[in-house]
Amino acid sequence: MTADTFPVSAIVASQRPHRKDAARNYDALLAAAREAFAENGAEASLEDVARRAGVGIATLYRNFPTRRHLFESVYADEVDDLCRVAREVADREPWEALTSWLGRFVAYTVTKRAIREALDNESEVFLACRESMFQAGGPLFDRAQQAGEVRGDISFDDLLRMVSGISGTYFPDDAQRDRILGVALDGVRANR
Amino acid sequence: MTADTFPVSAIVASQRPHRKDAARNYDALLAAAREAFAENGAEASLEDVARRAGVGIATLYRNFPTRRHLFESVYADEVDDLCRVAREVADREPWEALTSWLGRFVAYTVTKRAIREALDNESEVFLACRESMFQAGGPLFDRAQQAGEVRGDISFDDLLRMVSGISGTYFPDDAQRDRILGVALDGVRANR
DNA sequence: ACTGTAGCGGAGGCTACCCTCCACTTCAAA
DNA sequence: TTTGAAGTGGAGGGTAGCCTCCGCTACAGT
Repeated sequence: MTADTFPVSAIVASQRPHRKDAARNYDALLAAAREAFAENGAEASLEDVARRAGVGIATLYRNFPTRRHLFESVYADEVDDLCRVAREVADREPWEALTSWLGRFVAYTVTKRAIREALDNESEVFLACRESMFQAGGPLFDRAQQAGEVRGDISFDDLLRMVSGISGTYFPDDAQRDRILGVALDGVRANR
Repeated sequence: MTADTFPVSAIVASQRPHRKDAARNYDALLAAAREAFAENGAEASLEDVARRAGVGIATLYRNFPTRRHLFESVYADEVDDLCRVAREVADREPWEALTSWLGRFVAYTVTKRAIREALDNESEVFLACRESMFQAGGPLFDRAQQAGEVRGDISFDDLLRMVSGISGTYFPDDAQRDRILGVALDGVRANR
C-alpha cells in the first residue's frame, strides 16, 4: 500500500545512520554484502562481508542485527533501482520498453538468486518489494499485451519467472544467454 | 569415448562394495545424499547425510572420501537414468520424443542445480556425464530439427540450458512451471 | 563352525564462523 | 574547544560441521 510513493528500502528494518562516518560504513557494508552474496550465495560469511567493507564485525552487527536484515536491505536497494529504470523506459514503444526493462531485470536476478533461498515468501519486505516491482513493471507488460505484442494467455508473473529462470542459469558466455532469452521471448510473442 | 557403451557411473571414482551389508550402506548413502542435496543444496551437512542413511560418519567417508566423490556419484547415477529414458522414447514421433525426454530432464535439474555449484566444469566425471547425455538426447533433438519441428538457429545445448534454467526456478505450483515451459518451447518451435 | 579380514560406529581434535561485550575513538552540537 | 553520546574494532566464548583414528562387529570363504 505504501509501495507507489515510498521506495521499498524505506520500510526495511535497518536505518542508515546520521553521522557521516557511520553512514559511510553503512553504505560500504551494503555494497560488500551485495558482492559477497552474489559471489558465495546466501551462506556467505558475515565476517567476510565486514572484511570486504573494511569495518569490524561489530559494526556490521550494529547496522544489521541479523543476516536477514542484511538480505532485506540489499534486496530492497536493488528493487528500488529496478523501479527507477521502469520509469525511465516508460515512454518507448511497448515491446521495446518491456524488453529494455527486462534487460535490467536480468542483472537483478543475480542478487535475487542468492537472497531468494534465504528469504521466505512471507517476509514483509519481500512482499513489499514484489508489489513494488509489479507496480513498476506491470504497466509495461500490460501495454505490450494490449498492443498485441505479447500473447494473451500469460501473466506478468509468468514472464518474470521465465526470464528469471533463464538468466539465473550459468552460461559460458553472455551471447548464448541473450540468444536463449530471445528464443524464449519469441514464445512470449507468438500470436494466439 | 567410453560413454556409448558403459554407464557413466562406471567411471566414477567410488566403487560399490562387494560385501552385502556394505553394498546396502553404499546405496543408502547415495539415496540419502541425493535427498539431502536436493533439500539443502551443495552445502548439506555430511553428518546429516550419514544420519539419514542410518550409518556412521566413518562409513560415509570410507565410500566417498570427499564431498566431491559423493557429488559425482549421485550425479552420474542420475545421468545414467536420463540416458535410459532417452532409449525408451526413441521410437516415438520426433517432437513427442524430444518433449517426453525433456520432461524427465526437468526432474534431473533438481539434482543438478545443487551439484552444479560445487562441481567445476573441468571435472572428468562432469564432462563424461555431459558427453553421455548429449549422445543420448542429441539424436532426439537432431531428428526433431530435421523434421522441421525445431527452428534451425539453436543448438541442443541452447535448449538444455533454457529448460534447465526455467525448471530450476521456484514455482508456487507445477502447473505454472509447465505452462511457462510450454511458452518457451513455442519459441523453440517457431518457424524461421 | 571357524576365523581372518573387510567393514563398522562414534568419540574427539580441529577449524570456521557466529555473535557479544567492552574499552577506546571520533563526530558534531553547544 | 569542549564534551558526551554515537560509533568502532577485535578478542573470545560458544557451536556446528569436518575428518581421523581405533577398538569392535559380522560377513563369507573354507
